[in-house]
Amino acid sequence: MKKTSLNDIAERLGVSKTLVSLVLNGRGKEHRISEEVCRKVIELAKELNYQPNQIAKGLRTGKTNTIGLIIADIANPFFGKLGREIENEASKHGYRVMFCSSDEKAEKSKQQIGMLMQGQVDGFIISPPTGSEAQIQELQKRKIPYVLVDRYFPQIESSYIVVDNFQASYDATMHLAKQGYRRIACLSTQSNLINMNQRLEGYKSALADSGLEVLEERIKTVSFTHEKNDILLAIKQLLQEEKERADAILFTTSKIGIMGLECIHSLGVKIPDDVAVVSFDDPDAYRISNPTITAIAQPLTEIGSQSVKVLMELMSPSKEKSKPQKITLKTNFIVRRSSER
Amino acid sequence: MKKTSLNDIAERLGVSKTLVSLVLNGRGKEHRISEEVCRKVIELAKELNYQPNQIAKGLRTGKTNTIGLIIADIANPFFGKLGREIENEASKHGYRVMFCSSDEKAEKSKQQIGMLMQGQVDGFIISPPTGSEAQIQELQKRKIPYVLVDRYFPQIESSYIVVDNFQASYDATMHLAKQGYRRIACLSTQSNLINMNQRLEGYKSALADSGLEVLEERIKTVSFTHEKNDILLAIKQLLQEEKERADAILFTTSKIGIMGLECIHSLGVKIPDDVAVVSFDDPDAYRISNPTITAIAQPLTEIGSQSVKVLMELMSPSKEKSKPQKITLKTNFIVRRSSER
DNA sequence: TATTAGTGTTAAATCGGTTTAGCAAAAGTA
DNA sequence: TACTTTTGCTAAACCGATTTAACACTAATA
Repeated sequence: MKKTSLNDIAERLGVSKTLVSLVLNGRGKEHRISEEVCRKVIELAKELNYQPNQIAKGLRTGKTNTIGLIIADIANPFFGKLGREIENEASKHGYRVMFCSSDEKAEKSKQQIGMLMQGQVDGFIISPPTGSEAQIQELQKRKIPYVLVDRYFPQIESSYIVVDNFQASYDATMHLAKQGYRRIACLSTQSNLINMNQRLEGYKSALADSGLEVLEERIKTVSFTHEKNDILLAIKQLLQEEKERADAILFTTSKIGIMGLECIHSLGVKIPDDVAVVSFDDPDAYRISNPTITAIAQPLTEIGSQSVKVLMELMSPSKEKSKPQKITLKTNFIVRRSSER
Repeated sequence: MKKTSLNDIAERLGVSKTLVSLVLNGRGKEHRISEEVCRKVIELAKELNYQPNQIAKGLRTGKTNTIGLIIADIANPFFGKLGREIENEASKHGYRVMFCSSDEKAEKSKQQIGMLMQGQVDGFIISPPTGSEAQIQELQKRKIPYVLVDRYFPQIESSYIVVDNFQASYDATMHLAKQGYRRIACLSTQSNLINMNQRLEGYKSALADSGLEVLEERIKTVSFTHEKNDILLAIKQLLQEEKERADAILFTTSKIGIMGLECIHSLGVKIPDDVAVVSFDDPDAYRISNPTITAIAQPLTEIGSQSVKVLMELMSPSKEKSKPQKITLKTNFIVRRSSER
């Protein structure tokens, strides 16, 4: 039992496939196809359960109704939730989503973008890893629609949807300072991505504005692979130096935060008595942790829906020349027990 | 700057596109194309950065090198991690993954499968929701390759990869009984899916084998939408009846578990002193929870890789008649603090 | 010398749609 | 009656690859 094609319907009715195509695309009236023929075509199509072959359609029209999503890791709840929001919004526009996890590796994302560029997607939503500038510029050059999320490259004119990382980090650090913490540390990733830099800057700025010293030894970074040992080492260094012990830690991602919390627990250090904790992102884990963890929640629904909307505009043939849309959203600071004095 | 096509290369070299196609597919030797011409073609292809249009290729060959993944929710870490493993394994075979979140709704998965069946994917990996039997049978009838994961329908002959839910649940309940818990409750989903049924059966069986009574009022179910209020209510009922208070709870999914733990905390009930907890699945949250949560971890890497491997076999034209592969994997029981007396 | 075998290459069909350009018949107009 | 317009429909090109069938030409064999 083969799939029915346009031709099958055309032959069965003794009409041309042009006619069938027009009718089924609702362009029957416009092309003055008689009511009766229209009816017959539609009936038979329904009867044979005709489903147009999207590949054939795509080849002719150059549209696939698919968007490519390049993120660090779909298994990371932050990206998982973002992916879900993107899927939802895309679906509203009749689009499907193909996802690729780049593991923050530029070579991987390059290969993935290259693969999907071979006529498989109409546009991209990308969370670009360090060192992927050239790939983004290539998309730009080839006029392939794309939107960046979570981070962007200031030197490349792109549409992007991000959050105000500086402000979020500043506010979180200020919160800690106001709670009376004086030796506030920051645990972040070794990365020159703008979002991470801004988080670090916000932290430093808040310390300065609170009259607290910015000490390099209180700023630890771990690689993007997040080796647990690195994190354990960093936390030990922060917490076990007798006199200058950190009394609060700001984690700049939930992945670091979760591993960091594990380490803190394993060292037998008490939160918030021995050390307060605040973290970017708000995974489920932070709500069932004991104590609950103060979090900087990102508006994932809005990031997702906005990124799809902006991409849809870029892909619509009408406004080709519209300027890149640069959208910065606010985060939601949720105070919980981990930062209470 | 348009993309270069086979024809461009052919014209530039004054040869036929047949030749170019053969050479670039490595079938030059086989077709006795001269060394020199081969070299030229390959060189020019590289120079022009030729990337074959996968849509055109797909139309002709009927292969898309894409698999469709239908799961409940990519934002749920269980499915997120599974999705990631599937992506990894698929990539090894040169396949891409399109994902759809069905929210456990049969209509949604039907629409999604229908959509992807229109020539967009070569096969499916599906975690079928309640009531989706007809869709699966339709795939069967149309001879579209598919593999089920996490659950299956006993009455439909399919390949599937699942875990031994009965045993896992039995062992977990036995563990609680051996720790001395006597009033072990179970919080599950309202669902007739086989995996959930088996989890319930394992629980009951272990109670019986431990000489404990199976009380219907100790088995609570909540809808798949996981209304927080439902869970709170169920937990209250389990924990607040004075004399017959449950002293342990088995959660049958991590989603219920996480929400359940939130409720338990909010009620001020202490784990494991007031109530012990064991849960299916092992999200990050369980490791940073305080106390850490005893978990039934599923072998996601293996489920993912196996499902792709089985699907690859089904899609390979060679062995058409091979029997459905029914694979049941073992879970990994991880004892943590939440079930320690 | 005629036939066969081997070599290197290509024209054309094909996949299943969409789109362009246009045709024949009927109806309307001068 | 002759010309134009409208109506209703279709042939063929096209998208960009793969694949089939075959065509020249040379070399080898009978």
